[in-house]
Amino acid sequence: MQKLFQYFRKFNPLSKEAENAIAEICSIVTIKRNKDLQPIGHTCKTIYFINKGVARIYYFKDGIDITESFSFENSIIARVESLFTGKPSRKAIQILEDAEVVAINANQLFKLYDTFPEIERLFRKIFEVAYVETVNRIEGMQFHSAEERYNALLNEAPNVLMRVPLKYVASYLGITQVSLSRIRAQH
Amino acid sequence: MQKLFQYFRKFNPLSKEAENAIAEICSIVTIKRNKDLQPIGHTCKTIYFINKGVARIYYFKDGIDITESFSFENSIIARVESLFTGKPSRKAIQILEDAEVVAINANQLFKLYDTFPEIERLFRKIFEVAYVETVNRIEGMQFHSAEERYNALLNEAPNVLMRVPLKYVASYLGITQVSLSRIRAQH
DNA sequence: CTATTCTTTTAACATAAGATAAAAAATCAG
DNA sequence: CTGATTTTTTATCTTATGTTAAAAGAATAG
Repeated sequence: MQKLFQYFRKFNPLSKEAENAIAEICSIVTIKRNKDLQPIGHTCKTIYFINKGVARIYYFKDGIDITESFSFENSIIARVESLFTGKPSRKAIQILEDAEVVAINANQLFKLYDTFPEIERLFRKIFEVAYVETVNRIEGMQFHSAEERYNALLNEAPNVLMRVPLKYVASYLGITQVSLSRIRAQH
Repeated sequence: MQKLFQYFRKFNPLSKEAENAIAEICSIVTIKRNKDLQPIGHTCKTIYFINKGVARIYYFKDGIDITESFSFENSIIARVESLFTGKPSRKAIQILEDAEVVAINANQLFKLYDTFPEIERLFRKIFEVAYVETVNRIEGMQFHSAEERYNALLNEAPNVLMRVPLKYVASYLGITQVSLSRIRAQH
């Protein structure tokens, strides 16, 4: 839990009471590689913080496995298109390296917003930053060749290429695995 | 201003005091077609609500004009990657049809968050929905051909194709204008 | 350690989309 | 209304990426 509160502090420092209230609605989950933390079709009611390990959000399009995003230690992961709409998600969260995560009960968290405006503010800021990252990612996808997107990933998030199977990276970049391999071959 | 408050009500109904406080920090701006509402390089300190007209966010990549998004009546437009980070934006907001917009002073708005948690909640919800739309757009770009993306736009937002020059639509879809024209030719 | 399975690379061919140029059509200013 | 400008389409050629298949390499379970 300490890592989580440190992470929170970067966005909006909380009072002890608020921290305790959050601690009440959290649980620690350990989960093995290749397991789904949340399955496809389930409505997202949990926000996760990764203490240790790697995870990805993925879905199937025409039977093909597509990675939407990766998450590493000290970051939040949630299927927001379900969390914020209350609808079931067509996406799943899968663990790529044995993980320990903090599971935050979202419904109880949203109730805390009423008593602790500072908690609402904290999560507002967390998701504002995530929103900005997503907007920037659209820019990266709009007019870059596959090779440029690969090089950008190599520069901005080399940990992805070091810790994640390339077959998952390919769909994340919006290309086939064969294309990715070809790009890597020509340095 | 009435349209704005109606729009707000869909997200989070406000008290009369909160509405009045927001009205205080708003101004009405009318602006002509082809004008920039906000130029490139300026830090975003205003959130706009469109009463009438059409606008787009655009930027230049390697000298080429690229449209990030379109906005129509009864919606919010802001360059969030600047608004939420305080950094200058490499993007501009351009008016595509003579417009009337409500300009909300963002710094004053953020101050209102301290006295009116209901206002903070309102904008939290507004941007959560915008965040979800952006996540869904990534999905649309990840593994669809140009033709599929065109057809999706035709179904989901035909007003874009009806009211916006095609040269702007092409870059929005992540393709060249020539490609877009070719796709349209084959029905 | 070995066999099996999973992952990555390589090869050959097909195709969608880019680049450039020019024609046609539409829009706009005077 | 007319000429000038902007936007859209069409044509030709090139190239990047997809598709399929198979080989090579790495990881894993027993």
